[in-house]
Amino acid sequence: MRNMASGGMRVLIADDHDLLRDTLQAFLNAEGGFETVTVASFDEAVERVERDADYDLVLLDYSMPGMSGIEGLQRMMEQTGHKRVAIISGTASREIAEEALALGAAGFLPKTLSAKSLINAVRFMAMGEQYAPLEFMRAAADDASNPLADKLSHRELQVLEGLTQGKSNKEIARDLDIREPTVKLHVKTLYRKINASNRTQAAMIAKEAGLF
Amino acid sequence: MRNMASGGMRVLIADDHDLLRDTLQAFLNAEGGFETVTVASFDEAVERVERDADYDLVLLDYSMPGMSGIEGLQRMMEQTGHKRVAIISGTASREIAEEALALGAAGFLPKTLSAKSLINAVRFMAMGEQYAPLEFMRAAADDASNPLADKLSHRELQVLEGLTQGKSNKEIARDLDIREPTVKLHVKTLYRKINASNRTQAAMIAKEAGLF
DNA sequence: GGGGGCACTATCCCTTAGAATAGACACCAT
DNA sequence: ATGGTGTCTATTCTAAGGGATAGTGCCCCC
Repeated sequence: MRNMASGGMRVLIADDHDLLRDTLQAFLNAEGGFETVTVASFDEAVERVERDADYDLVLLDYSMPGMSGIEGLQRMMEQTGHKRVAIISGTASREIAEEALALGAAGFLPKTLSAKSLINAVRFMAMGEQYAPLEFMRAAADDASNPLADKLSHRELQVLEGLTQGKSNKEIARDLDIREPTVKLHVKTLYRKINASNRTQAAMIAKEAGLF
Repeated sequence: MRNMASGGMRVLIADDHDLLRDTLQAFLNAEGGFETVTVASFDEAVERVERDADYDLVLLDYSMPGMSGIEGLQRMMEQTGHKRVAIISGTASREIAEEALALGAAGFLPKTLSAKSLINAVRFMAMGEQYAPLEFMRAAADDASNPLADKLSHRELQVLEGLTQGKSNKEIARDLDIREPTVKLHVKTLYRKINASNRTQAAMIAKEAGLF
């Protein structure tokens, strides 16, 4: 069990962004004591893994030549026989991260991570653990500032909340102490704003956006 | 930055379960190269932290004498001035874990973790990262086997899926190539089974159950 | 200081949803 | 073979949803 430090840990970095690839390599070599190999495309990564198979960790950029998202991750994981494969991305969403992790990826690294955290994460993953930045995973989960919420007025949000609870316009009107026709109007304008065509769709959209 | 290995990392373990506390200490000392101090209650933990303040990590059992759940976590975090505090628990739910992490806990360690993962996690947290076992966090999240789906017939499930998409009975009828009154019947019986009183509620219930 | 936008109220009119009920057919198991 | 279940069809009736349109008061910004 070679885990006391990172000596001898071999990491393959596959990213088409030269600057990021080089700085990442430099950091991992200097600060983390890793042996690193870098390539700039998915196909090169596959080649490298086929040639010398003893990598402790493979970092794949989510959007790079030859890498078709989650599918690329799966191909690499199959090709390397359950070797530790992690996704690194500057743009991918929380959903993609969760999908990757559910498929058994070693981890998900947003490019917003600090160098220090990144090294810690890489070492953590190289030791066989699964990593994801919790703030990132939580971020889109609760998501206080929904793009949706901004588009709606206070009243419309209240009405929308009623919709998500399966209430009738009459009930909503009673709860908010306004008349039912007013609720109807809010409902209608709210449909337009969030692009729904009936209350169920509106409720589902609100739900998907993580509202309420 | 003393992070190459775990040498000198000081960990305070607070758990009233003797066996677990001792084995944990032994593991962390032997395998992880940590200096550990152990106590058996929350109050003792507070005392220790006040006396010698230079712990890299404090592990608090979620249910131990003097520790009142999340509140205990908060008190310890205040008392130690943003020192790294993690929760360790054999029983706590995912919700509790999420709450602790949202409050800025260093991590959440279920007692089902392997010794190896536990050491990795402790080292990871001692370096300032936030840890939680992703499988554990996901476990209660998706909830693959829905009790809901079993209660409904195939047709009713198809109709329910239509509801979640905000479709009208007429649209659902067209999609399934049956008459609208039939759809209405399925809708109604489905309401009874899942305890909904209108289509929006039914859609929300299906959504919450993770269906579709 | 006068638009312009927003929240609210309102009415008309049509469509859709939902409850109640009832009958027919197929399948499976006791 | 009989009864239960699931599926489909159907009719009638009431309640609710949703579109269109119109008017009032408020506040903010130019």
